[in-house]
Amino acid sequence: MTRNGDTDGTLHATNAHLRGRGGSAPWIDRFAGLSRLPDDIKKTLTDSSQVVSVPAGTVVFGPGHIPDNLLLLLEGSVRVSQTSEQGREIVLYRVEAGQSCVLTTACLLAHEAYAAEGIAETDVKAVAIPRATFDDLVSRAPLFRDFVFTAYSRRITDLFRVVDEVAFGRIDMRLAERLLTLSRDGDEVKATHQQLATELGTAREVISRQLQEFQRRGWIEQERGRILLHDRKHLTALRDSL
Amino acid sequence: MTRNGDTDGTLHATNAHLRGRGGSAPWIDRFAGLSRLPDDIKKTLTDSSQVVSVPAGTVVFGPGHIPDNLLLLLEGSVRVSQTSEQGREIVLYRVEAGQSCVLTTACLLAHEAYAAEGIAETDVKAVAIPRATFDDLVSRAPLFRDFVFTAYSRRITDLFRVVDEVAFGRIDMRLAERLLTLSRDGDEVKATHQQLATELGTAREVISRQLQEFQRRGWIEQERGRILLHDRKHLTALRDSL
DNA sequence: CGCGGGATGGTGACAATGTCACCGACCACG
DNA sequence: CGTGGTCGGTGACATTGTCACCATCCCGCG
Repeated sequence: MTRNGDTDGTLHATNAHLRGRGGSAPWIDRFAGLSRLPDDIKKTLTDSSQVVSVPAGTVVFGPGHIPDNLLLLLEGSVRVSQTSEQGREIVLYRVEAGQSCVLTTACLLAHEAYAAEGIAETDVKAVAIPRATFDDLVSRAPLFRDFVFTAYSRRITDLFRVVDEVAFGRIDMRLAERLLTLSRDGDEVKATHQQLATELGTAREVISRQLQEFQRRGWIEQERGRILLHDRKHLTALRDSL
Repeated sequence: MTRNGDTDGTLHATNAHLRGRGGSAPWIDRFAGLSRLPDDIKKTLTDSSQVVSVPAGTVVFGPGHIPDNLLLLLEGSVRVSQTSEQGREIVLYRVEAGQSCVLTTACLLAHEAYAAEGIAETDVKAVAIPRATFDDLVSRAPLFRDFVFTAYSRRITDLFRVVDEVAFGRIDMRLAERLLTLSRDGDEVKATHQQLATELGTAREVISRQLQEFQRRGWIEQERGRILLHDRKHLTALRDSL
């Protein structure tokens, strides 16, 4: 189940170089919903939050690991996935730079055990807002409130999409979609068949067969732990086919 | 796709008999998270909300039908489901009496088109809180805020469960579970095979075969549009089997 | 260097579920 | 009574998931 070498999950505070550079913190402007906050709110936000660095592989939140901060991602991405009782896993969504990890909030506020866990996929730099500050800001700043609710809304929309795809989607279309998404940079996807299976909540064998079919058609080329996309056009067409 | 006779979805205000009965409205105490609100907050809540009645079949929210109230259900239930592009449908969860329909809030605040829609399954009586009041209360009352976030959290948990079941669950276990849930009162489930298929996001034929198997084992008895549970013990055992 | 041992991927047989086409029984309504 | 629409049953087939097993590759270690 490819659980890569976890650190202990501790957040390392490295706020020194990004805080108190005169005026409001520069990171605020990286969040669309926050840049128009009134200055005093920005100050509260800046003063009582910390910029933290999290190494790749860290469990940001999960069963038995309840965080006490709201995280706003500055760099990197957090993969949120769920593991069934039988040990099978599916990726629900990713939190990217510029987004907030509101599920930690829900976790926080609901005192409920979530089945989902969030893992830093890359080294992550994020702003950590303590619960008290979060509460204060939600109360005082309507714009901050909007920011939070919008973030929630986005996640719920994501979950709707996942339900729809898992319940009604065809595996070849879903795989094509995921390959295209994961190869954002070049035409390369660095992932094992097992990892792709986890992305889609299916079995490795299914992925292997689909990839072979794609290769047979000349759309991709496979290496160990690596896939090269040779024909994004056809993959895109498949993804978008009814 | 069994869309039963919709009214036009208008909310009929029938607040007269449940409002202003001296002191705070009696309905507040039906909501665990609200009963301990300070009196002035309760007053705001009571004064600026309406008790509405919604006939069964009404589309409470959905694509192209964005509500401007947060609904707190007093009686009845709202079924929230999603329809795929190809017209297949799956039930995501239900909002029951004593719960709030927070998705309308997300809808409200996110200005985003949700794929999901909520339909009154029975005649529904609910408290409608206008957006402005909602905003005001979230800002002023920490307990109200908790109430809202807890409600969100519950829905997200529900969605996690749905994803898990759809992705990894076996259809016979899911069907047994649903039959037991839907027969809360007696040992009867009033539903067609098609409706049960929609509950689980699968095809009617699959349900028909499973029900036949259940019947063959003597666990249930079938009539047109109606299923009698004769052996809850075995159904429960199946539901809970690994 | 050679030798495990784990990770990765390939394969065939089979099971479970979904899709399609079609049919007959039932029911509401004129 | 008809008759049209809903409901449920059925067989053939496609897709996806499960299981068992194997070959190859990679990497660390004696």
